[in-house]
Amino acid sequence: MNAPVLANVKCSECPIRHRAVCSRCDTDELAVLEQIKIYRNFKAGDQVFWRGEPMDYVASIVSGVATLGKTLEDGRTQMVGLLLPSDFIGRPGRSKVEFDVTAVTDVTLCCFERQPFERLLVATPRIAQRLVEIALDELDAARDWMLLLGRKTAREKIATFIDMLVQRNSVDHGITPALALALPLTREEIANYLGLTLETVSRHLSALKSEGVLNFSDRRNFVVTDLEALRAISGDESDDCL
Amino acid sequence: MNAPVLANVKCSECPIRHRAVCSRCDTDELAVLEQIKIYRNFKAGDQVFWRGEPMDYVASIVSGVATLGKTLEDGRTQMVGLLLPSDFIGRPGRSKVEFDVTAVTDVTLCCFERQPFERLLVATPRIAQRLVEIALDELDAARDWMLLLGRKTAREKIATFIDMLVQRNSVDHGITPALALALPLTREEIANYLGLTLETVSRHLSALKSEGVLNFSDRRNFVVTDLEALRAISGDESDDCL
DNA sequence: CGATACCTTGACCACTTTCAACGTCCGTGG
DNA sequence: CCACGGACGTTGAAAGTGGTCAAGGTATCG
Repeated sequence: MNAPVLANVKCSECPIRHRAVCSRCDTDELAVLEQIKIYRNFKAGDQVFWRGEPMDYVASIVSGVATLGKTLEDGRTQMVGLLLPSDFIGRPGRSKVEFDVTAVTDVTLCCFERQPFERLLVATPRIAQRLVEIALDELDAARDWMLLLGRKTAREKIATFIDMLVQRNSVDHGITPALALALPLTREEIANYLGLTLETVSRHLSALKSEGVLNFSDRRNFVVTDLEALRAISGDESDDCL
Repeated sequence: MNAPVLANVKCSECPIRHRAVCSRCDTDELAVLEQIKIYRNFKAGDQVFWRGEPMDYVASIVSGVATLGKTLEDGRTQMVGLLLPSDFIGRPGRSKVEFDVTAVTDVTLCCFERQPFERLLVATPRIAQRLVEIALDELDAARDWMLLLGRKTAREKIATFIDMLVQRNSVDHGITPALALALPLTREEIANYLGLTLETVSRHLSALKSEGVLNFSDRRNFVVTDLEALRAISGDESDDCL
């Protein structure tokens, strides 16, 4: 919470201007947000929120990657969300977080104090509407993940995970799927996301590598060498076409 | 979709009046809803929506139990939600469902056509606000379930499941936890909810019974005989007190 | 260059699944 | 009213997947 407060970028030049909670706002509405926003920076590994802690501000991720995690008494943890730029943290009407929010890489947040933000929600339907959309998107994602956690094998989980990274990368980089991925998560973090152990993750990644489905030397940088095979392995409906 | 259309109950006498999406409405707003709502009935086992199908209405559950389910190509299925009276089906701005909705018992729905309902949302902030709350509650529930699916053992899953039923029963019946539960799900449906097989569910229920934690003779009616033990087994934070 | 954190691989073990048989409940029809 | 059939549930034995424990390897940062 003692994260350094950076000079704000102007909303009109903000990299997430057209995707975040403010995406539907007109110039006037943006001016209001501009006045109450504060940038905060976190370093890789910093805790952004602690579970059960009062949450006095809400935020959008401007850059970096953060995770939502839940932990059992004995230390078993499960990641319940992966936050990427333009994702939103916090919910109106709730003062407490139900999970830990952790910065995986260095992270910049665009923060609004909770109460002024809630007042703004009432006055600015466009923000409220966008927030509903965001919540419903998260809900869909959570449910897909439930299917993965409950019913997929380790191999399928890992293939699905990589495929998901490819897909979201495509959104950023245009139509052609960018098959080179920079993956900021450790094996253990991947395991916590997939409901596996780090050893199992390592084993199956090695297997996929030796099968020629993907490649990596460095531990951060992956290249998908056979996207079709990857998708076949992931176990999702093959032709869920439109 | 060809469910019989029943005579509507008046909103003012509706059993879910104070919990559903309409709970914040005043008399005037209720009158508007009253005009566009239609009751539909489904029999146990009926499919309410099919995955991928256009969803031309949204609805609240008036009575009965329904499930949200996702299925992999090879037939593995995972339940991603359990819908009880006052729960809401559908989302504004989405025309397609991403999962199957199935009636587990006989179900009565209070339906609104999607487009008029969406117009109403814009005009009636109280409904929109309540809908955001509902979506965020579902999101929290989904994330708790992700922890369960990803990290809990079969035994813990089942204890958590029973405990959840006790808790939601208490909400209906007052402060004293009602320890007798009518459970309308088969072993297989429980298994699909918990990411297990029906045999594993059966085995662990038997184990809990022989340990004196719960009791059942009939397959529908459970009695929790040792709530404290049940909670200890469920693996959640023991004292997550305020 | 060394320390530390991260990753890989192997051997073994435990839990859940799978396969199978049998039992019980309940509705239907003889 | 009882007999049958089908759906649902229980229990056992065997198999398999992923977890655990352990050792050694590799990147990365001071």
